Amino acid sequence: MYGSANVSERQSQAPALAISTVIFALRTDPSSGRSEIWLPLVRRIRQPHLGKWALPGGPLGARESLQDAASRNLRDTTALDPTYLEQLYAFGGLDRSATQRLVSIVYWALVRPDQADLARDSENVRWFRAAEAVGLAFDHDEIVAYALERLRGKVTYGSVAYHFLGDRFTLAQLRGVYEAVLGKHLDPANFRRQLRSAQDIAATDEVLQGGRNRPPRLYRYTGPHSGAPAPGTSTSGAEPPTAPAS
Amino acid sequence: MYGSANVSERQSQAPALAISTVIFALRTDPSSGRSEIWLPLVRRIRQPHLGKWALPGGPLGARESLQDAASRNLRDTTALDPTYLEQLYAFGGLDRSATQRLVSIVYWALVRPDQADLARDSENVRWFRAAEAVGLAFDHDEIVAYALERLRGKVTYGSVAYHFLGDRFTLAQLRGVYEAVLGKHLDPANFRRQLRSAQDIAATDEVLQGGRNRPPRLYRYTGPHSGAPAPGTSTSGAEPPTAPAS
DNA sequence: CTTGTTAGGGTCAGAATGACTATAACTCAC
DNA sequence: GTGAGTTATAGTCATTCTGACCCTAACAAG
Repeated sequence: MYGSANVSERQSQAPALAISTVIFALRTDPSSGRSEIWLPLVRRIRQPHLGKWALPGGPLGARESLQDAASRNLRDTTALDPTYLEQLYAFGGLDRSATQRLVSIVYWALVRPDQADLARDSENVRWFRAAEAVGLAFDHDEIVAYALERLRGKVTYGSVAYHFLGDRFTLAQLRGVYEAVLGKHLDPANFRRQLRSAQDIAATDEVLQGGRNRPPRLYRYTGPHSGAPAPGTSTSGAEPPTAPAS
Repeated sequence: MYGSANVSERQSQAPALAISTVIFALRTDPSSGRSEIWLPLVRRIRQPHLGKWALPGGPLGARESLQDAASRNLRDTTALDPTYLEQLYAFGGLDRSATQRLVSIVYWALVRPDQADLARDSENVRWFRAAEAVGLAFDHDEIVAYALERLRGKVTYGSVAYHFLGDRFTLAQLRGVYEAVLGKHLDPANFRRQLRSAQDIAATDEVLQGGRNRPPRLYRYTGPHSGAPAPGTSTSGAEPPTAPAS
């Protein structure tokens, strides 16, 4: 039933199960002032792929849910709490690791820029521009590319962009997120019009002082905050995914 | 954090890994003529949940990819090949199974109605209306509900409905799929207009004879056929997911 | 007070959408 | 064979959404 393959060669043990996490944060380029997507990677300190950069991850603890394990990845590498955490995909190809059969359940997370600035680089943890994160260990190049694709999808459908920002933000900052994620320029006026009709965003009565131009109004996100779209199983907040697209 | 349960009893071994598959097929109600979504379930022949109905599934073979394992589930329970197969979600809650820690990577599949009619029920395999598939073993109720939600999402975004049908189909049949999945009536004229501007559907020069009304034209699906949106890893056809919304 | 720059309001044409009407082409009852 | 019933298919019309564009408001810097 398992085909003609000779099974005795490989370890016929159960495949190893690991949790990895793609952590996206926003950073502002000091020179251009544009927002960019960054992510932290950890250096491999053992074989295989020793010395290469890889997504933070590790085995699944016997007493933690998948999401808790991803959360722990996030804390361990960046000392941050996620503002957004969602399952990305389960990767289980036969040739992912040369040494053993490995199935990785990958999560992706968003953190706020103010938090990301706190998380300093260390010897074995470094932040990379998402576009420049290539040559990673295992199949992590593909995983990052897929996570970016999912991020673009979620942003265009319009639910997660807020989670990159603090609790008060200007529309220009929010537009910067969209432009960084989608990689294209957006018309400020049309962008404003669309977001005025959006559900989970509300204008405050404050403005941002201190800039050199007209002070922009500050807005607030009113939707589900640590939103993690996941079917019921998990112990933490279970909330049906806001479906359409994907 | 883990509640009042006595945890020391649990096996602290690595979690068991299983693959399950939600298989959707279309059936036409003989009386009303309307299309409905059905799925096959298998009866549990061992503890836990002995005697209850459950999603087809089983352990992951050491030498098969995740997708291959899901394909095998499909063949074993229905003797069918999938026209569409995609990963749904990885479920890993702590309390999914009373006897052991169990992580299930769930796939969902679409099969054609002509094929589904061939797959007869047996003692331990029975087809259920999707809406009536409740009271299942484990957390499979939630999994089915989530799969239906994903199905609705994919249909509205408009890529998978064809996979329910044969290689030639009328627009009325296709509309029946949409109506069965979305659970609402669609205007035939507007539906036609939208699909004429759709990419991967083309009119043939044939019409369907034998009905009692004006013979409808037959259409053909020209897009990616055994489409399985999955990031690069898998050994089989890797094709980027058509993003938005998932 | 002038200039440069961004915030924020508006207009206008084209595209997409939903509700609806009209005609075509077939079967069936009689 | 003729009319009734039913579905296929085309078209119309008002509303909404979208992208491109313009204009004024409000600030800082010189």
